[in-house]
Amino acid sequence: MRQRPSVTGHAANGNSKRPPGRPRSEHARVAILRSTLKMLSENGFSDLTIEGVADQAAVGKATVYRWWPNKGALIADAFASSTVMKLRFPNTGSVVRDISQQMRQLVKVLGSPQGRIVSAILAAGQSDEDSIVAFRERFLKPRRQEAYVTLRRGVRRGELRKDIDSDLLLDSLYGPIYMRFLIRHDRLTPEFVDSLCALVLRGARCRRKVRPSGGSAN
Amino acid sequence: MRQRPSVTGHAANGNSKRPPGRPRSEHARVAILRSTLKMLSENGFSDLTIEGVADQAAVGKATVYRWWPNKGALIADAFASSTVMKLRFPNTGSVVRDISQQMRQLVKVLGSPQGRIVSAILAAGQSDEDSIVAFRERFLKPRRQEAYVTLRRGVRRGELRKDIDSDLLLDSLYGPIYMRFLIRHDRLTPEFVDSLCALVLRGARCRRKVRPSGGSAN
Amino acid sequence: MRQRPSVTGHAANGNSKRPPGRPRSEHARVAILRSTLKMLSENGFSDLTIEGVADQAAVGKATVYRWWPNKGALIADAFASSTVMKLRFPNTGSVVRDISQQMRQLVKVLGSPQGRIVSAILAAGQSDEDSIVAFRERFLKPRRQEAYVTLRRGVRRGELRKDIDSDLLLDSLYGPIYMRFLIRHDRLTPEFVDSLCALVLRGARCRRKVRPSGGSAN
Amino acid sequence: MRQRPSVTGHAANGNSKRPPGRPRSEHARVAILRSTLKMLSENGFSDLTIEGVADQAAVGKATVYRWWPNKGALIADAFASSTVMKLRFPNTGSVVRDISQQMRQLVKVLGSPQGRIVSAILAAGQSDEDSIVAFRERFLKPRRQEAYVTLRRGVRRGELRKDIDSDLLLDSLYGPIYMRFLIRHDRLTPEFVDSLCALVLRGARCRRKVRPSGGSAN
DNA sequence: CAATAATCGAGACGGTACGTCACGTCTTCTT
DNA sequence: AAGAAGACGTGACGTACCGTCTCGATTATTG
Repeated sequence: MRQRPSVTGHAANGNSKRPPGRPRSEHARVAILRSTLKMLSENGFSDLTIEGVADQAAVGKATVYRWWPNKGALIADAFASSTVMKLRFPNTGSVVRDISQQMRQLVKVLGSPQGRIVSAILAAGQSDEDSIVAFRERFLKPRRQEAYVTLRRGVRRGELRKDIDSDLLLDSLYGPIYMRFLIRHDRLTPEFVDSLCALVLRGARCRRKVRPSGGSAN
Repeated sequence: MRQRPSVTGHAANGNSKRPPGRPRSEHARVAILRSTLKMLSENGFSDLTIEGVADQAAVGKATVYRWWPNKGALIADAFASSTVMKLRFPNTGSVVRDISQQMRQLVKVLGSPQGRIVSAILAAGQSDEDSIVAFRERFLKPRRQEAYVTLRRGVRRGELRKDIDSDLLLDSLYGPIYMRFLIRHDRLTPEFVDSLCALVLRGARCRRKVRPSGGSAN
Repeated sequence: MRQRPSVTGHAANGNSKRPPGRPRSEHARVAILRSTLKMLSENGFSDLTIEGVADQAAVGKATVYRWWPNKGALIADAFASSTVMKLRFPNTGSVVRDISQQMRQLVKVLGSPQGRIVSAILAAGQSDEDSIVAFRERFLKPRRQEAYVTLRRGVRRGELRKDIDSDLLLDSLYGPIYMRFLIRHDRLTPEFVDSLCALVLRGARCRRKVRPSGGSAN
Repeated sequence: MRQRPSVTGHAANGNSKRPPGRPRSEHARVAILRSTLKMLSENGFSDLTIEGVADQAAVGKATVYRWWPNKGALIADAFASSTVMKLRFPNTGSVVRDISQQMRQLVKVLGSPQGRIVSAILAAGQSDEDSIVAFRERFLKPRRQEAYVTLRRGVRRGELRKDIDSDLLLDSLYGPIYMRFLIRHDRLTPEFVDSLCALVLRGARCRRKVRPSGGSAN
């Protein structure tokens, strides 16, 4: 059984000895991932075919199968390699504003062609474990780590209660966005983001001595 | 061009005259929808084949295609015909309790084999409009209507603010559930439901004189 | 089991009592046979479908199946009802001329759209007994009977040998025509007919005193 | 656009360079043609299905379609590859005997299971050009070439007239055989062959000084 | 005139084969 | 050893007809 390829493709192990034979073509790897993303954003998950990816990447079909065991793994890696989503949390001095600004970025991305990719990987994830794992590990978790920091900042500043459950709070903030994104029963506007932030964070802030500087903006 | 079949199959038009030719087989219709649901709950969306459905329903493949133009429409109708999800809102005297009880039912269903069907139709909906429309119209909207009533009850009783945005509030309540259900980054427990309810509804309740009887449960 | 329909459709039996129930629609019968012939001459045997015939005849599919047990029987009856082929033998005083004139008519018919029908029924006859029987009984035999008479006339007049084998002679005359018609390796011209006649009948005429008046034509 | 496969499969072009990719499976090619012939001889043309051929050959259906665009082309190639029909002309010193011996072989073959194949390809040829072309090129023409030689021998020996039209003569000889074979209105016996030969060749031999050595045999 | 009976059109039914497409594997030659 | 090319067996796709069936409507004879 072959090892799953790392995203970078770099040999990270201490053994610097390169294996014999022709080395793996970096060009092919990149072309495959790029055409996967392209096709995902154009036609969604159900129309993505390995054959199409290989053709578009001008690559042998077997080269794809050699490195990715199935469609889910390919999508997962393609998504992971997608550097487009750099949704950072600012530090404005107000948790509400920090978070709502990042959420506005997120909904903008979800509304762009990139959103098709997110929708595709989540759809794929319903029948393919690799896909959903990739989404969680590559996309969700890193942002969560940043979010934790932001929340802690808020707690430290007295904007949020000390006993807050971060995961619950973050799911309450982002769940509605994903729900509207996937079910499409209502619009995903910046105003929605602000109202959502205000509603949820009101339930999380300290009872007394509350002093949110930019509270009126939300 | 043929009409898409209504879910009920009843001729809703005023013209009670039956069209010429052999009438549609109710038996076949039901068998197809039932085997669709069965296969969806067993193997998920990606393993569902029209051929398999037809075989299992002991029906000609053409009979499926005669009435459903594609897999999405079939899944949509099958899901719509699935009466399993009753999920009623009780009237306990407390909005928090009414809603949290219904949400507990929902997470229980999502965790059961029925959940596979929901997950499948949402996955399908990412590339097939029919599927997601069916989910919204057949499943989401009816429950929303009930939820509106429940919320209004809470407003009338002074448990919720008057100026509350119902859709925002309901998305804030149910979004986190769908998020955990689809992304599976965390467990969907009754305790989560309760905490979620408490957090979100705290942001929606009246500032003063608040004295919900079941408040301690959250 | 139902009776095969007679070609005419008339109740030829002595019992003049009409059976109860709605009588068979003569209009439908004719329309079916006509559209069968039309489709045969347009698209050949392999593209003939009962469904197509029924549609073109504006007739229910079951009406076709009620009266003809299979495609072969339908083609056979359609061919039999085709009154187009009245290839008569003249009586010019010369066997050679009598026969060659009839053969010229035949090749003309075979080259016309009617020829497609002949080709179709012969093709069908290779896998369907009914078709080939119909061709023999309805088409070949009646003409053979006339040909026998013509040949006998020639024998009586001393143009042909007394011990001639009529069937052998007629097959020798017509076989080459059917061969060229079906295999299409060479052209079916009137000149070919004349040369063929001359060649074969030279082998069949009396040794001496032979003096066919139209011999120079060959 | 893909090239129609040559019967031999050899690359006849000067470019000896093999094309890239996995080479065509000779095993599959042979198995397909063999099972085509088998099914043709067993069930005739109308019962031949590509699916059946592929199954019997233990081959993917797509492999059949990859190389043969339709049923006609498949039958044509299968027939062409059928080496069974050698049917050589002997050189006995007498044209009549040479030809009648070959014709006896032919009628024997037509009466055997192999005959079903001939009948099938001629039937197919009535609606499919490929089939009839294959029959002419692969079967008829090669034998005609030999027949020409045999006839010329007869002319040289003075058994046949110098001005004989070879094609006319050969059609006159073989046409009746094909006619009886396809229409089945009379038996195809060796005696028939002899009489036929005698009748037709009598019309083709020289007037005077005729003294065919083996004439008594006919 | 009503009842009976067989036909008609229409068209849905369970099937089978069609010809296409993508799957994931393989076999070749080239790099 | 990896690459591209592309054929392979497999199996689902969606379509077209098969021959059968159920309808309501029609058209005759019989009571």
